[in-house]
Amino acid sequence: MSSAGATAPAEAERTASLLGDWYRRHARDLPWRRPEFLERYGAWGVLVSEFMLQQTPVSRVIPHLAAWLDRWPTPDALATATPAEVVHQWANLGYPRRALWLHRAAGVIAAEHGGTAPREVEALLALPGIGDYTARAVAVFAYGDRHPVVDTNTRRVLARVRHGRAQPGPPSRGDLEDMRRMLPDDREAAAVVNAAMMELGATVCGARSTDCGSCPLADECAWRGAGYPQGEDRRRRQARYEGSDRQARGAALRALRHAPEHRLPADAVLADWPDPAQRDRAIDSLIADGLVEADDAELRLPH
DNA sequence: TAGACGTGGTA
DNA sequence: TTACCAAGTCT
Repeated sequence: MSSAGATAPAEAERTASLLGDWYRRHARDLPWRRPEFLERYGAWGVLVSEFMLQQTPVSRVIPHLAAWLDRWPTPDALATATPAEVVHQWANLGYPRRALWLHRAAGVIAAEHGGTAPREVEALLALPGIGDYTARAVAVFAYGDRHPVVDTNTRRVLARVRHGRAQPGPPSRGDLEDMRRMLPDDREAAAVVNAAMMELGATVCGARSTDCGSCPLADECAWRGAGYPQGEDRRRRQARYEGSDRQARGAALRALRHAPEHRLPADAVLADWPDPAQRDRAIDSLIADGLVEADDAELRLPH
């Protein structure tokens, strides 16, 4: 479908072969890549892993993913949980709105998709918390379909190999087209190319260090060929965390996760926070996001 | 489109 | 110690 009848150029087939050989030899043994994981949890397992991997390092996801799928092995199972249980189980993975989105996505899958994660990219995009990356990752890694999958690792490898730049520019639709041109015709080979580009960016062609001696694309890398020009770094800076509203939100939610019955007197949450206006702002925004409920003079995780 | 949104490891 | 970075998404 996404191939639109196009035949991949010989160049793409050759690069795919290099990437495939390298990937089969050097890919990390990650849980969601194991056949028994796919057999046991299917597309749901892939979907949950991709939610957790959004901006959270692999090493931190692995134990949480196992615990999560042990507790809720299917969308139907998760759909019966309360938001409080979900936010508590999410623990310290960060960006807890993802837990709520995953819970809501499970509800939609249970109600509208017969309890099975959808296969079509459009249907996946319609689920809460699923965007361009996650939708294609599920379609490709769970169902084996032929689509370009573009994450931050892939964008960095494309910037270097194809455009001769040290860092990618702002995300754009062009990224998807760049990656589409890398895909061989064969679906399984195309999935491997997607995975291999991500893996290269994660282990060889990093943001802070590179190991070009280990890279299967070194001979065709435009950045290497040009002598590693630094160019202009247009990456957006991450806002300071210390003293931020985010830090206040994190502290408030952590207190509620650890509290008995996940509830506390309202004036006990962030009681010693140095900036009272910031404290109010943080709690109000948590309520607006559905991560916290105000109940009389108490704050609690939502039921 | 730029900024908000957690948390902890690494240099 | 500070700053960067991590399989993004939403508004």
